Amino acid sequence: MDIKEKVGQRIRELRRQLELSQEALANKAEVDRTYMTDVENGRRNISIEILEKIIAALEVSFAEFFDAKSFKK
Amino acid sequence: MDIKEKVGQRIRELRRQLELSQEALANKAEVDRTYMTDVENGRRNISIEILEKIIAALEVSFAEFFDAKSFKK
DNA sequence: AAGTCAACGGACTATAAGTGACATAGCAAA
DNA sequence: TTTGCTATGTCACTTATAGTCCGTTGACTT
Repeated sequence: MDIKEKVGQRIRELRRQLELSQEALANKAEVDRTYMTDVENGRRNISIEILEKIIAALEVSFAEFFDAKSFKK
Repeated sequence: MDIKEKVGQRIRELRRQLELSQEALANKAEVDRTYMTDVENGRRNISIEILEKIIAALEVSFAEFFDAKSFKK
């Protein structure tokens, strides 16, 4: 699984924990709904600034976001 | 400090631990030498795939890269 | 002097960001 | 059944910018 897919899955995981729809999270992060779909499905090579907005909307830190099994060696 | 600067500083910190020049790290990560300068100085909104290459060249995982004080809440 | 390293600039190409239109599926009334 | 609402997915496209490649400069070292 490539990094885009790993990031997408982690976003989906955390979004579901918050019980938000893609659209609700997209609005919170100030990105387009269809863009959020693409990101979750690993189709976007997201930049660090956009990722920052999404991570903030997920209410975690970068450290917490990447503190998941798939991001460890 | 914005996220681009934090990433740049973390890259610089880890690069120095490996005692690599910017150019040596750039070559190892297969990115442009001038791009590496910009990234370290917080002037580039880096994509996740390029960041992945740099992190790999730094011989750490994503989790380790972001396990630093500046990336925690 | 000659080499190494980091920073910076301009011009260029590749690709990410952002959006609109439409499709699909589930689910709940009427 | 059909109507309507919610949620998600996909395609095609333009605009903005990520990333490369050429070069120069200044500080420091041998």
